[in-house]
Amino acid sequence: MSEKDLDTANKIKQAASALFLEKGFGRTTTRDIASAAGVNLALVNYYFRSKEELFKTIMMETVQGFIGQLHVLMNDQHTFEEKVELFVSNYTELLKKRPDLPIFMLSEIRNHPEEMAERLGIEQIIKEAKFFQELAQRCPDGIHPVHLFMNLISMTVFPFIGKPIISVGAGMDNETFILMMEQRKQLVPQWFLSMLKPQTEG
Amino acid sequence: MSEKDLDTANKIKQAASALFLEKGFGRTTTRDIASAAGVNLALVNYYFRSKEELFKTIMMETVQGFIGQLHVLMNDQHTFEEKVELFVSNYTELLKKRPDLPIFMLSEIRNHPEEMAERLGIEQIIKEAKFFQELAQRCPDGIHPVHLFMNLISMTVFPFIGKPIISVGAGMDNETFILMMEQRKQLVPQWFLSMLKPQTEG
DNA sequence: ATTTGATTTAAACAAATGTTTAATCCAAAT
DNA sequence: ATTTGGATTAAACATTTGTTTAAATCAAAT
Repeated sequence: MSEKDLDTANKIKQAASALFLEKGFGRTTTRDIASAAGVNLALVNYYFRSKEELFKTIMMETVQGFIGQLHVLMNDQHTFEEKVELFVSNYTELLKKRPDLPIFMLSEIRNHPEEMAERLGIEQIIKEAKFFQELAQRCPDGIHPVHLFMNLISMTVFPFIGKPIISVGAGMDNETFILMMEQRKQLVPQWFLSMLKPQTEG
Repeated sequence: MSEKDLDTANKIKQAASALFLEKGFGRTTTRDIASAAGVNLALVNYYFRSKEELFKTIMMETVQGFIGQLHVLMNDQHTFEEKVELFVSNYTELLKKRPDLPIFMLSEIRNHPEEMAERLGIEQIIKEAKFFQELAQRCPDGIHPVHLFMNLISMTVFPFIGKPIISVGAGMDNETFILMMEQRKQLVPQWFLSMLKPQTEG
């Protein structure tokens, strides 16, 4: 259904995206891509100038979409607490569907760090976001707001990245893992918000 | 100094390790490796049967060492609070020196998930660790200890993984980033331990 | 019906790459 | 001094892989 009515360029992009995600750039061949897309090999270079260019296109759109969610979320009409909950649950849902996304993005991003950052304009997105102003206000003295933002991202995203080690180490099956991620939709915001309360020094 | 007195096999392993870490398996060529090690191309296949085998060897030793630290740490004679602090500061120091390690391990681990896990015996290491027994005892009702362990790893490791995005997004240079990681040696244990205290619901 | 231009195909090309071979070197043992 | 066996080298081999070419196909416009 949804594959057949795509035009050729999109069939290639979709197939390539899946393969890049699964095996990375270096281990994916143009013949793999053409085969998976069900199109002639030459069409990969016909529609996208090269494998590298195809990769850049896909990477850009992927990261764009990933950050885009953030942009909207951070500026809309919810309370601070709601924003936190939405952040965690939105990204948890996304990562449940596409658990390979973070590693793919982060592992390949190092090859074009400055270029990537510039094109995406992450700096503006983050600095202009209301969420950060609100976070900075509520932040305990002496603790940089970025610390807390790191914690929020870390606790939300890392379990998916570390799943192969953690879940095996803890001896849990996939079902149990997903269940825990569901629990974390509530737990992570609680932990995060408690970090904003003045600590009882120990 | 330290490079010249290595025997050939170790020169190859060391060079290959750096290259795999930097560019991944697919983008690293055997000629790159031989050249970086300063040895003849054929010696790569002479000492290690193939590029794949060389990779597996390096990967296994790397992960082994990474987990090994954990094993010692988790069972020695420190108090629970000390173990937490040691966990964070040890891995922070390690990641300051080798920030590419987590992505390398995690991105390539998916290709051999079951085999990897079995050989490492992560399951035993984790389950037998005193740290986990202590953690389970102190864990608030209804919250699985693995949740909290995830948080500890996440807050310690993820900032290094996400550095390319986070530090650019926040507009900070490398020096500032390292400074923050130093701060986190104290902060992460505080946050982590506060998660063990009964929450004031709200 | 013809033309036009984009799309698709099979085939080939050129370079890169993992691997092997056969000869050479070299140090230790006899 | 000779021998022996591992270590090293230059060269070649066989595939793989990204890319290109030139012909064929097809749909829309004239």
